[in-house]
Amino acid sequence: MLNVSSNPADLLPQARIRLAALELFGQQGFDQTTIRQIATRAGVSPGLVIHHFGSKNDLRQACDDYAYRLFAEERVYLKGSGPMPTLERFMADHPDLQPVLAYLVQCLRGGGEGAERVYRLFCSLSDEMLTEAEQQGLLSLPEDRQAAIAVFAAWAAGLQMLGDLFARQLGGQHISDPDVMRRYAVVTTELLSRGLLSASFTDMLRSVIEPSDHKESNT
Amino acid sequence: MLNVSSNPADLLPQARIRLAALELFGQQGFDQTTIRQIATRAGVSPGLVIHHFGSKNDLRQACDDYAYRLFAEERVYLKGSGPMPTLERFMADHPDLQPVLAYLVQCLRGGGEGAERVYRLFCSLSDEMLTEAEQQGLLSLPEDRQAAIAVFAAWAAGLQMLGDLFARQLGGQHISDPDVMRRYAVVTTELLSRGLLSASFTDMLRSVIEPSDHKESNT
DNA sequence: CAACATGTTGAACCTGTGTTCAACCGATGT
DNA sequence: ACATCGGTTGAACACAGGTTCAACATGTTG
Repeated sequence: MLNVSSNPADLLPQARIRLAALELFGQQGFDQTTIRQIATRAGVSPGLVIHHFGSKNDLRQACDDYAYRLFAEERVYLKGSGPMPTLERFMADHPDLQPVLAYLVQCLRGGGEGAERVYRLFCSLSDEMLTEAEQQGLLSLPEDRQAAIAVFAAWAAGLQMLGDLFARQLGGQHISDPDVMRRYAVVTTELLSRGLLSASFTDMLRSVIEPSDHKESNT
Repeated sequence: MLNVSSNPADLLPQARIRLAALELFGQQGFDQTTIRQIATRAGVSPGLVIHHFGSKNDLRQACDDYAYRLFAEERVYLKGSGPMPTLERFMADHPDLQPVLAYLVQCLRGGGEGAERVYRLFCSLSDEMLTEAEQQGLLSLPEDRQAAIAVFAAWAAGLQMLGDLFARQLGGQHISDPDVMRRYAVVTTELLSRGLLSASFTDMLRSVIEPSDHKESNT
């Protein structure tokens, strides 16, 4: 079990800097965060930040690697964390990972290569979760598995990116608010069990989309 | 019908500046875009940008208002644009609005007040679309309508924010790629018609979520 | 104790960028 | 022809923030 947040004062300066950067990048984004802010938060001088990490961009890279590895390695905990192992439920069980998730979400926001990596991670996590659930007969995925997984990952990622906006729309403060989570769970369960579309409308859509020549290619 | 992109050279400098800013902000984000870039693109000097708009932030505000109004007023076109009037299909019919959508998506990425406004817009558009479809018997929303709409809006917004990442995961370049759109449409239709979860699993989830005391409050 | 390596500081430097401003241009009115 | 005035320019200014570097502290070795 990796240790994210024992008393920062006990950590070596280098680790304190990385932690401070991770938190600030996650809260404010990369551009809005200055090296001086990071240094202050880590109780250290600006020069030391550069001395240890080379540049602000290299520091970002270090945070990327750290957050990515940390989150990816915790994937084992995804299994067996409650009935429907959604990201939200997982986070409820691991509040200490919250800054890491916030950081990854900021990566998604930022776009570019960092975002791609994180989205891929979300896809692979969704894949594992859904595959296991399917093997247990809890659900059955559409024929185009890859697309289905990409959609699920996008839904999860999007919800995290919207973050508080979504919660506020439901009268809460944060996604983790019990009331928000409950309403979200209820609606999602309903949509994904009985469906949403009427039978006739479904037929009409199918004919329009021309689901003929199926071909799954690529990676 | 509002005119976004007739030949920019014909527009007044003030309009050219606003357009250039909208496009650049939409492509690169607010922070990465410099006033000089905007000025160059608009074929104008940096000073004039400030002279007309006061400051970079005020220029952003002007773009916000412009994009928001433009997109909100086009909502009439949402109705009657194909069978399932999703945002993707709407954009396919209105390619000239693409920079505006890109700008709004960047607002979402940026967070804060601008993002809230845009997400609210997405919610109200989803509301209109779903309500109309429901009245026509094409679908039936969950009991907690507000939550369902918030979820749909979040899905749509999230997909736009992920943007090319999602498309690339499906071997395409952009969401508007016909192949990507088709696979997305097929999977979504399947998920939202026959559902995903098994009956027994659904029952189990329902009992866990304790869907007892329903109470819709707020707004 | 001297010599040295390592970690650390904080003032100074430099670039990029938002903003200011005095001058310029061209049309219009007198 | 001259004055006026809004639109326009681009050089100059101010400042924020990433980065450099000479100095300092501390511990370690010969």
